[in-house]
Amino acid sequence: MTTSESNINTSANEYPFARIIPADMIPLFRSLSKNEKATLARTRIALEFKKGEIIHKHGAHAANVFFVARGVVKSYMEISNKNLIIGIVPAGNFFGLTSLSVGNVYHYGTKALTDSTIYSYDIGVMKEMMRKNPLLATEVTDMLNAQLVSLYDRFFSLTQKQLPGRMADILLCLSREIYHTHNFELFLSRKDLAELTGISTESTIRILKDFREDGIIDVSNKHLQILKPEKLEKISATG
Amino acid sequence: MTTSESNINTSANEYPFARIIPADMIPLFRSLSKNEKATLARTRIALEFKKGEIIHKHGAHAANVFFVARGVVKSYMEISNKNLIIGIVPAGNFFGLTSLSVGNVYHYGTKALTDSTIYSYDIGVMKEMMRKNPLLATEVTDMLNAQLVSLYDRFFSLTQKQLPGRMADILLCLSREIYHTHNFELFLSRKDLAELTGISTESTIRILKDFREDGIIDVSNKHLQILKPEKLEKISATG
DNA sequence: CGCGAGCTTGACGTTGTTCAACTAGAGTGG
DNA sequence: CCACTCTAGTTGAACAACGTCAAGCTCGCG
Repeated sequence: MTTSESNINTSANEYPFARIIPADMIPLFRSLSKNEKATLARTRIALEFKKGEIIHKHGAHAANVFFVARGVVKSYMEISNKNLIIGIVPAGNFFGLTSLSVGNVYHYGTKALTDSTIYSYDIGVMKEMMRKNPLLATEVTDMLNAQLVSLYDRFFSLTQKQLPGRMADILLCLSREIYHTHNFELFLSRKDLAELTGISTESTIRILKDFREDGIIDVSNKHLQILKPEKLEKISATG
Repeated sequence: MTTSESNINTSANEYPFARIIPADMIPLFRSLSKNEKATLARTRIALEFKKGEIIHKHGAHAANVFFVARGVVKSYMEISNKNLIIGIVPAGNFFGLTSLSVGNVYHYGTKALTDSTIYSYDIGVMKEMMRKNPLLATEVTDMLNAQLVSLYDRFFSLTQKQLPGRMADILLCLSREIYHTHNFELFLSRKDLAELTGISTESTIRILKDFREDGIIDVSNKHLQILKPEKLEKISATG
């Protein structure tokens, strides 16, 4: 049943993010005591989501912090027909951390991009542990800072660059930070790509077409291969 | 020597953010022990900046966290002639916190918008204190989260709304979060406003003119008064 | 075999930037 | 005290970049 191409990757994880990360293997929690880990395990809930299902809504009461154990998830804002994807969260990362502080409401919605397994943690338990365990608090700080910094860069990209530059940025980002290869199956629709880059769906398609015609990428349906990363870099730089 | 107008505000603080906040009055540090406070005081440096002076450069080695004790400051990114103001930091707030985590380089530059007094703290000392004092770490988390959330909103505004909507957003934000009044003296040039909203300077001027002609605001030079906040709200909502 | 969602294309209109010119006010040096 | 310059602000006209609309296409799926 395997195609000739799949022979290159013979192992089981043909599809990335498909393996479930065990709850006791999450780096953030390694500094916890046995007792704390037990508390965490008791209050943890594992949830299954199908592709396209909503995990939590924008504006809903925020009672949990989430960890993506399997699959990929998107955070997004949807206001009067305008959609913006705030972030792509692949397996191995937390989301919903902002609800640890500001108000008691989620500031964005989250939806599964692929079938996913999500661990849900009680916000009170997390807060309490942060209060007792400075290492945990520091690591949460680090995660938030990483989010802030990458948001700054995207902020600049989306507000200061023209469409090709933005598209180049997002393709490079997907390749580098999410897939770790130049050759991958997109879990994003054209509309998702549009909402990530702040471009209309039609323009998104046109730019991908331009890139293809210039031999920079190879796209067909959901398959995407970056042929000339250095050209994308240049397009990203010139805006 | 006082003009008739200045009689309205007879007290010393005609100009907001002009009073220096004492170093031992910073809320973030109230949970520290006497010893810790002494260490902090020993390693703290107070710096004076004139309007327009650079406090730290984008990409510079990050060795400090800063607190605005007096004045107002802007964080900005400047890449190949494209400028974007990331945030306005009025007296009473920290900046440079991202350098507590990600790499050892500032991810943006900072410049004084008015004459300012800045306290500079050693990053190593801060990190060490966070490691020992969970309450401090938690409060830093809260500050970062607040930044993230407000950045999400600006992100949406700048990428999804048309120019009038963006301008309305920034005027409302300045009025509500910075000046706490509808009637104020701008410390921002038209160019600054442009770089805050991601609009060209010329368009910025034209939109302000439109708002004035519609009786929504009153602007002359640096003075700005919001006459019809409800109209700005509506413009903000319709995009 | 037909249906529908996602995708694609072209034509058109709008929005917003760019360019160039002009003005006003704030120093600065003679 | 006055010309001189320099910067910030302002205006108009031309142009480019994108979004919108409307139509057709394709592929997976029942």
